Amino acid sequence: MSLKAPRGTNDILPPLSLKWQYVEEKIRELLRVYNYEEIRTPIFEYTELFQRGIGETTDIVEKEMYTFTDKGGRSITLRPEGTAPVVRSFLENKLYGEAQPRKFFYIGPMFRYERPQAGRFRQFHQLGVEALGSNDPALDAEVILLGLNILEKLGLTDLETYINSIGCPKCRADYLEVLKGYLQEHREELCRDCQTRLERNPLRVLDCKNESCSRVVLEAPLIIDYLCDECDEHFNQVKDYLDYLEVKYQVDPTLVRGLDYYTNTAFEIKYRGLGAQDTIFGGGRYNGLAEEIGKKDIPGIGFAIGLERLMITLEEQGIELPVEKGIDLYITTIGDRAKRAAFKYIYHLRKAGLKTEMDYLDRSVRSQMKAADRMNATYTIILGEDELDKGVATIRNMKSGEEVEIKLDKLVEHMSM
RNA sequence: GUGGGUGUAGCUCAGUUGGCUAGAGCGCAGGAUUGUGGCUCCUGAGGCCGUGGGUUCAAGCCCCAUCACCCACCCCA
Repeated sequence: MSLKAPRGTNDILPPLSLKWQYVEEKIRELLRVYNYEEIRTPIFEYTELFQRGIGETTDIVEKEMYTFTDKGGRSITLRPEGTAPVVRSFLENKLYGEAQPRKFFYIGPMFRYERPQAGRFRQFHQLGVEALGSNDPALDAEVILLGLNILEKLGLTDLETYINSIGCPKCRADYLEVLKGYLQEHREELCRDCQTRLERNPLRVLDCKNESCSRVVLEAPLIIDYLCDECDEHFNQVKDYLDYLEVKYQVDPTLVRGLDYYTNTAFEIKYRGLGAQDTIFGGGRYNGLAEEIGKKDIPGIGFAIGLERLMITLEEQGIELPVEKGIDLYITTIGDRAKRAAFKYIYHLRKAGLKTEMDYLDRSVRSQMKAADRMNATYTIILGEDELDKGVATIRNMKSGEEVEIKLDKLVEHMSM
């Protein structure tokens, strides 16, 4: 028995789990206002969905998926991302038959077989939003705003927003020709990885961090100069909406996404303090995805926030999350009769919404008081034979030390005040 | 998949050139007038020194392998 969680996975224990809850609550509040509704899709899907959706030549599909054959001989994959499943569900349930666009969000674990490092795990959690059924640039802007709003609401600062457009399949094809030509001319200056990328996926050369490659990229033709009229107009409108609301962003012509389904708008929000994995959230438009997996032309846009990275950033920036600690009342008991009585009292107190505890280890009064102190009880009450006989007990305010006599049959009332 | 760093009590760490029953602080449990927390004091529990091999009279210390964690590459959230 190894007693170890698998590599790259984490237990989220209290009090951290309470912080997660708080963050998720805050995010849900905002999603409600933006009118994004929760969708829950399976944790695993048929492997084919991701192969076709994300793209056969992407790193995710080539080497990062948790894929296995189930007992029925089907190839199953633990979801490495949330967009393809949402689009699959949208198509399967024919939600295009309802009023458009539909706006969804999901929160849950994703799985990628990667080497763990700062801000990167094999099981990690994403909050994602997907707006399906409209190609309106206003939605692109809305989604970016929503993401920024979430981070802002949690109190984060010093974030950098980058956007770009990677065009549609038509103009991208033209651009790729030009880019390939250019890179071909500078082939010797590229790193070995990039020389192979040149053939398979030249766009990736653009965000190579190799020094020599970066120099080549500086002079490289840019996709935004090769966008077709339609894509150019789309991108301009997105920027216009963002400018209109005075959102600060930078156009980064080298921003490309690693998943095949992206078209037009692509964006990332980064926090420099995160280390090498500094993207808190990223996303973009994926107008070709529904066609790819379901032969339906349905546009979509969305993003995903890495919740672990979000939590790390909150920690980095010293943001205190107001998580509840402590309990309302601890009942100290002496003897079996008192224990039984206390058991009944906490039942009624809890029904009245009061966070209440008692001793389960038959400890001394002293130890019970210590326990009450350690669990940050606001009040304690001591229950012994005397109190039960008289029906009166002393309730102690643990902060002030002040004690008040109350009737036991009025305990719930007293505590509810 | 590649490279660098790390692995000793629940936590943070100490552990001399390999040599007696492996230590500290914090935390945890109990107690310090018999029914009252925080401060103080006392006592106690808890370690196959990541795991498996090897070298040696002797290994927490040396060698090899392996696993995990951290960091970077790659890629991404």
